[in-house]
Order: sequence, then structure tokens, then C-alpha cells
Amino acid sequence: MSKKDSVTIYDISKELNISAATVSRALNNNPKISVKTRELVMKTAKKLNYKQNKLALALKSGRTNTVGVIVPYINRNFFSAVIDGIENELSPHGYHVIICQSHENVELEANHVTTLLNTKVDGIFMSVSKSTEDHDHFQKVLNEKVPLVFFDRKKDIQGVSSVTIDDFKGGYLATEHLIKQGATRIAHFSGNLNLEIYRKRHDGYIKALKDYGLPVNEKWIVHTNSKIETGASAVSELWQEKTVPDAIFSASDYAALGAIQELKKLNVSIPDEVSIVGFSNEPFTKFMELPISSVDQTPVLMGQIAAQVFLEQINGNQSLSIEKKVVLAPELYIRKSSNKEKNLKGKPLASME
Amino acid sequence: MSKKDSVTIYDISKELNISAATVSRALNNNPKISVKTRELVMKTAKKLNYKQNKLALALKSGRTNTVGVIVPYINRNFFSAVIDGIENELSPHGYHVIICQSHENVELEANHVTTLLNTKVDGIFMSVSKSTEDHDHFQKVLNEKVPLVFFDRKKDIQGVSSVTIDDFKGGYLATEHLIKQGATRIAHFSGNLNLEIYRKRHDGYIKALKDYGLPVNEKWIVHTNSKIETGASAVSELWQEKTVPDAIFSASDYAALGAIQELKKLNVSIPDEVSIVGFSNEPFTKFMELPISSVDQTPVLMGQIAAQVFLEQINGNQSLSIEKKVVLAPELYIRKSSNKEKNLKGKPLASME
DNA sequence: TACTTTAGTGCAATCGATTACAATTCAACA
DNA sequence: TGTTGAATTGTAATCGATTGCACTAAAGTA
Repeated sequence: MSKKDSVTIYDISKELNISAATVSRALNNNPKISVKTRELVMKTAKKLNYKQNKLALALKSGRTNTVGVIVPYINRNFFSAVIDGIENELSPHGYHVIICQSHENVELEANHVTTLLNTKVDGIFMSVSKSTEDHDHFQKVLNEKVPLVFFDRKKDIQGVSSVTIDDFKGGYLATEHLIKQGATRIAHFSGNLNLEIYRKRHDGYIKALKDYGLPVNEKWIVHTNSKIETGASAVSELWQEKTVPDAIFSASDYAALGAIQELKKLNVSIPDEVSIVGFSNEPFTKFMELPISSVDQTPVLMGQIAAQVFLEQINGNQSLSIEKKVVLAPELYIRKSSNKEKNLKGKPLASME
Repeated sequence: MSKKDSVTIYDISKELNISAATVSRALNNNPKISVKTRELVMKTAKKLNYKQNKLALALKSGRTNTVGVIVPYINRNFFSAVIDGIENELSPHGYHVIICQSHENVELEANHVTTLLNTKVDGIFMSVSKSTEDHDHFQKVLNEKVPLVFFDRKKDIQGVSSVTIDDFKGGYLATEHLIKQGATRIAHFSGNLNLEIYRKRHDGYIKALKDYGLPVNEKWIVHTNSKIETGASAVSELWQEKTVPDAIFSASDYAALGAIQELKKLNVSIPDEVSIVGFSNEPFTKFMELPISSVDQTPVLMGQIAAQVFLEQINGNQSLSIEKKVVLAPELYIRKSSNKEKNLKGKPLASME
């Protein structure tokens, strides 16, 4: 009703007494149209303030130039940084990015997938929620032949590309760094081991210990989540024992922060008595008075790469379903919390190639 | 080409030997359709795995159930929190949210507006970029009769609703708090005074000083931006004078952090010699060893309210262009950096009604 | 029995742009 | 002058769903 005012190619065709087809071709620089007509059309289009209706185009072409991104929470540094990367990479190619939050809830996640498919997005990016076990909704995407790209948190599904970081290396790097700082009793604050990312960080930690001939002490592998409190309580429990760790590799920066706060209460000096490395390189880690060492996940790059993988898939031969698995190298940022030689400024000092 | 597989109402109509019109009506629970037919259609739709093509619907109805959000950077706590609020409020109503980044660039901003209009979004939310002086692209939105809602950073344009916080009150609250802590020489680190938000914070600061009979010292009003370094250098300059401030109200948390870092170098004790309050309540402020007092902008709420304003506008009488200006109350979080009685935990202790 | 309702469906236009195929124009050439 | 072919332009179908209007058949009324 209220949209009657928008100008269409028919308005232009009436104005010039030519057919809408000619107008369409002229606007699309079809070489079959004479220069004279083309210019006339262009001029008139400008005069009438014509804007191509992308909806009609999308219906006809089957491409919306829109992609969907599903993340647990957009309001989380890591995820918003990935979205940043995706948006910046895709925007110049004329794509719009629709964002959806799953709140770590499979059902919401599946709903979002459905509605995104109904709106005919050209691709879907997602980091699966923690509670996701079911693969039905992923299969739906594949059935519709819509490219699906996982980032960070993936599921192994045939035909689905993914971009992740090498969490194993991240865990290894962090642990190795602590060992090289002289630590021999390294505790690990782990996340939910059902999630691949946390399992791999854990495995990297174990591998480093073994490579350097250090024993694995199960008591020092504590399950925490990404909350400050869990890191603090983990420390207060560990420090009731006779033998205490001389380093902590935490799979979460928040748990690392909690650990630091608790250790200060216990008058344990950092990094001299205990060195600490976190994971994710959350912005706050470098702002602290005692800046926290952390493994960076290069989220912006991850988003960019994910976008590139999508573009390849879209532009490549549709028929063969490409399945690309990109694994990015994490970067360890060494800061005061684990650096006994106090001359470093938090630049990436190590990264395995 | 590859989309040949998707099921349409025509497939259902063929299957049942009825017309597509009947199928459409049945699916929409049109009472004119007999119960028998309706059930048959529903059953067949399910059997064939029919999904309504939102694109066709959008073209016909003129509504896409999609809104656009334009922010300077999505990867900024404040903005991603606002988007969180918008998404959570609108998602249950069936809306999708497209995000665009302006990178504080007017031209990019205007481009995004254009492409959003071309994709026929049902509404646009935006926080204008710093460099925006031009109002042409806003006018375009209004011409298309698409609801436009500004949040946080607004421009005064007739017919445009906005949701902001009372920056004046924020500045006043922060300054008043510092005064009540005993400060008499309060410096202000201001942002770009061309932006309304910074001007108002500044004005609130001035008003508080005057209300409490304190002199305004122009030398203590320093222009910084949201960078740590500018806060640090502001301090190092101010501290070269004979008389130094005994408190700082910074319009940016980052500048406040820089100030704190610099003051520590100068061995100035906080909050005893100098009290500090920042603005935005960035996550890091509460994680510091010396947690920083800050004015919270309630970004999630801001997003929710903005979404509600949009919904009212959409559902209300289209013909009269409602123009709603919502101003939210900021909340001062008092933390150690400005609290000389050391028994507070960072809960909102003050908020003007 | 003849006529009026009314419930239930179908026809065809519409939203705006694209495009295969047909039709027209016009210059070049025999 | 008639023919051919290239250059332009027009016609109409298509993408998928909705909806005003017309139509059929069954039920109700006189």
C-alpha cells in the first residue's frame, strides 16, 4: 500500500515508450542495446530515482546476496570479532550479513537454521552451541545445497567446511612456554571436555608435558568454565594441598583471571611463584596491571578466512561439494603473568608454523 | 538451476489436483477453505517438506521481516551489546537483523543505507558515525517511509525516533560523586565535542561543578579520544603544573585507564590522591586490580527499547509519523578507583531517577 | 419446482526484474 | 529493387505466493 511510490523499470519504460525488457537490458549494460537507448534509460533512471528491487531480483535469480551467521552470543568479544571479519570480507562483494544468537541452545539454533533457509540465504556460517548433539538441522542445510561453514566450534560432517584454530597447538604452546620458564608442576584449568576445542587444548597440554618428561598429575587438571569464580575456587582448592602447582595453563582467560585474584589473596607472587597463561586473548588481559599471557585465536582472521571459503564454494563448481578444513595457527602473547624476564611487551613471541 | 528441488505450492496443488490458490489459502488457515481440504493440504505439505518461500512473500507483501543495523564497529562491547538487545527483542517477532559497519565513515554509512533500502528492510537502526554531517541519506530512508531509529549517537531530524542515554546526567552523576568524595579540583577528559554525547557529558560536568560552587578550570578540560595513550599523555601534561587535579572524570574508560597507568608511574595513589571515574562501563573496568568506576550506558536495554520503538511504529498507524525520543537513565558504578570508603563491590550505587 | 443463498474453489492478475525467442528495422550487397 | 544478416527491440513466460472476482454446486426458501 505504502510502497506504491517506488519506481520500477515499468515506470521508466512508460516514460520512454519502450519495453521493460529493453530497460532491464540497458540498465544491465547488455551489449545488444544501442548506445543511444542505454544512455536515455540511464538518464531517465537517474531522473526518476530508480532503485533496483533486490527482492524481485532475488526471487528470479535464486540468490539473495545475504548470508546468515549463527553464534552463541554476539555480545562476546571472540564472536563479534569473527563477525567483524566475515562482514568486512563479504561486504565488498555485495553480501549482507544476518546475525542470529543461539544462546547455546540447540533448538534455537535449529530454528534459526530453518528461518535462514526460508529466507533463502546464500550461505550459513556457524559456531555450534555447546548443547548441540543432533545433526539434523545441518543436514537440512546440505539438502538445500546451501554452503555451510563452521568456525571455531565445529562438527565433523561430510560436505561441511570449517575454519578453526589449532587448539592442540595452542595448548602445547602455552604449556611449553611455561615449561621453558622453569615450571615443572603445571596445572590445567580445562573447559567442558565434550567440546572438541577444550579437549584439544587439554591434549596439547598433556603432549607438552610428556615431550618434556614431566609427569601428568590428574589432580591438577581441574574442570572450570569461563567464569572468574570457577578459576578462583579451583585455586583455593588446589592450594589446600601440600604440593602446589608452580604454573597454570587455563583454557579460559576468565578462569585465569579468577586464579590470579585468588592467588593474590593468598599472597602468592605472580609470575615468580606461579606463572599463568590463559586462552582467547580477551581484551582485558592486556589492560591489567599484571597483564595476562594468553593464546590468541585470531578471530578476525578466522572470520575472513571463513568468508573466503564461502566465496570459493559459491563461485566454484556447485556440483562438486567442496569440503575445506582450514586450521589457523594460534599465537601466544606472552605478558607479565608468565614472564620472569621482565622486558617483554606483549607482542606475539611465539607461534608454531 | 540448483534450486529446482525446492517444493512450492504448485507441487502441492498438482499432487492433490486442486488450484494453487486453494493451497495457499489452506496453508494460511483461511476460513473459506473446508476442513477436509485444509487437512489434506497440510498433510501433503508436510509430506513433501514444503517450506514457504519468504522471498516470494516479501515481493508480494512488501515486507521482508528484516531490519538493518548500522554501527561504527560491531566489534565493540557497547555496540554488540545494543545489537544483542535488538536481536533478542525482535527475533521472537520473526525479524532478522542485518548488521553493517560504517567504520566511522559517512560514505560507507550512506552506502549501507542505500543497499539496505534496496533490499527493502522493514526498518533501520543506527548509531551515526563521527564524521557524519550530511543528512541526505537519512532523508532517503524517510522518503521510502522506512522507520528509522537512532540509538546513542543521534541526529535531530524530524520524523526520526531515537533512544539515547542522558549523557548530561551521566556527566553530572560522575562529577557529583567525585565532589562528594571530597574532590575540589576535578579534571575532565572529554571526547570530540562535536558529538552530542560528549558535549552533554561535558555540560553535566560543568553543571555539577557550578551547583557545588566549584570553579571551572579550562586547563583541566582536556580533549582525549577513546585511546589509552591519550589518557596517559593528558595526565603527564597536567602533572607538570604546580597545581594538579585531585580527581578525573573521563568521558572514556580507555582514557581513564591510560590516566591510571600514568598516575601509577608517577606514584600517585588512587583513589586517595586522585579519584577517577570513566564512562561506558567497559567489561575490563571491573576486572582490574584497581576496578574503575564508570557510568553504565545500559546498552542491552537500549537495544531492546529501540526495537520496541520500531515495533510500535510498524504496528501503529503508518500514516502519522510517530517520532519518539526515549532517554534512558545512566547508572554510575562506583568502584575502587573513586571510592575512599573501601567497602563497596561495584554495584550500582547511584542513579538519578 | 424455481430461485436465492452460501460455502468452497478456480482463474488470473500482481509484486518487479530477467531472458529465451520472436519480430522488426535498416544498412549492405547482388 | 529484392535479399540477407546484423543490430535492436518487443512479447511473454518465469520466479512463488497472495487475493479480488467469478463460478459451481449444494442447501435453503417460497
